[in-house]
Amino acid sequence: MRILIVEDEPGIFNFLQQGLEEESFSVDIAENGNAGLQLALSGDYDLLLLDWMVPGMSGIEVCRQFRKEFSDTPIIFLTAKDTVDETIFGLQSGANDYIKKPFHFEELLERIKVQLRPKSGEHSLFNLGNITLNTENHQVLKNGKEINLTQKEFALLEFLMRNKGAVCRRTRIIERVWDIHFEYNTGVIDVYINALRKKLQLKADENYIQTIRGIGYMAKEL
Amino acid sequence: MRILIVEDEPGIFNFLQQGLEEESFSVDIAENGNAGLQLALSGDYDLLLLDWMVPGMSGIEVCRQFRKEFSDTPIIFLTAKDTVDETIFGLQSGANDYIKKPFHFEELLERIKVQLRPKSGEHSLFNLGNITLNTENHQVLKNGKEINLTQKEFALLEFLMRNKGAVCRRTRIIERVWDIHFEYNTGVIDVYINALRKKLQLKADENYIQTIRGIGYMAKEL
DNA sequence: TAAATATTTTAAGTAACTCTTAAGAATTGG
DNA sequence: CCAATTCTTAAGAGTTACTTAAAATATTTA
Repeated sequence: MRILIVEDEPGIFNFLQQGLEEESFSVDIAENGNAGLQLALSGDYDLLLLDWMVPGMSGIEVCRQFRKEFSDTPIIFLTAKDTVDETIFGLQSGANDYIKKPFHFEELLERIKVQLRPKSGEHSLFNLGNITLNTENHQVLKNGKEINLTQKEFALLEFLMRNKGAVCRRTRIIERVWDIHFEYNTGVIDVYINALRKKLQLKADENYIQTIRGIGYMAKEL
Repeated sequence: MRILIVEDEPGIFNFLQQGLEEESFSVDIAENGNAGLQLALSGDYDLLLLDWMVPGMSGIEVCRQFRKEFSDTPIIFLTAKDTVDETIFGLQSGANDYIKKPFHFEELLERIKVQLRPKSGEHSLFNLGNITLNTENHQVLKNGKEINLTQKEFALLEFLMRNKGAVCRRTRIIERVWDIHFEYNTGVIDVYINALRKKLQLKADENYIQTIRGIGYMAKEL
């Protein structure tokens, strides 16, 4: 994955370059707006990190021009400005996200991953003990034998397996799997967890879907 | 971290409360502006979530009044209104950020963390001797082996470890972990300290949780 | 289109676990 | 040694999750 950083402060872009390269991204730097746009228009990049204020053409202008040619490449603004109208202005000019300076690198990384996720296809195969989940063809196997899951069951299992080893909080599950953003007072999750465990025939010694009482659930290798 | 939500729709505040509590925030609700302001002025909160439109005093008014007394506590508006001038109006009345309804819980969470970050240092990993506590996925390890704690046990250990090396007074513990703000006269803390020591299998030479007689407890490296 | 089938959600009883209380035992400090 | 404090245990209350069945939706088939 290739990332273009348009930023004039060496302190910042060196820091970013090093960090992103350690995450095995390929990083290029442009130190002013014009150079940035030119590089960006080469179409070689999967994501743009634009500083709001760079010498020459401003980050916003780079964003606008670039969007005329490439409508899909995600753009994230780095900005010291934090008033809402400027942010909205930025997003209206075609950015996908913005992050205020000073920021934590971890957060930036997270946002970059969010932007790249849909395009990169990611992995389509996930494993959990003797269970395999294939998002490509929507198949779940246990010990090589196909398990027939409904859509919601599959979506829930996929979410858990994508986050293997991490606690999946109920709120997050209801948002990501059910797309419900308010009004959560239902036991659907419990019912579906139950269905999954049953269909996967998890025995006492195959506790791959653990309950974290009061919090949520976790897919975990044993 | 304590958060006050001023919001009148149960669907929304229940959802928020649950989600934030899963993220180990301590949450209080006020269902109208006046009650909200009164609670807010107690100074017990680290962050305010204000609905733009609530019965009684409006969110904006709450914000204004509150700012007179507390200039540092971050305020985030929840609002259905999305026109820029109204937003600016909100920010001028002293808010730090705003988020449009309907929003994704994770975005709100992210914004809350951004606001709290400068103050909270924002660590999710804590160490104490051979014990590691991870607030992110609610896990405690001792020598790499998972220790299964209940919510309260976890909350207590987290509080002690966040304050490693400092004496935690019983009254403070009962306030922060149990959320009891009036006179306490109970032995819960003792019971839970006992449970922790037992579950963590602290041996004679692993006195990581020390008793400060007459005062409280202290997590301490040896 | 209607009937049949499958999926999703709700609801309610039950089971399992967590929290709190209380009381006696043990320990500490004066 | 005595009084105060803390430790330990166990039991009842309270909460959360599990399970099942039935109702509501959606999808497929005739």
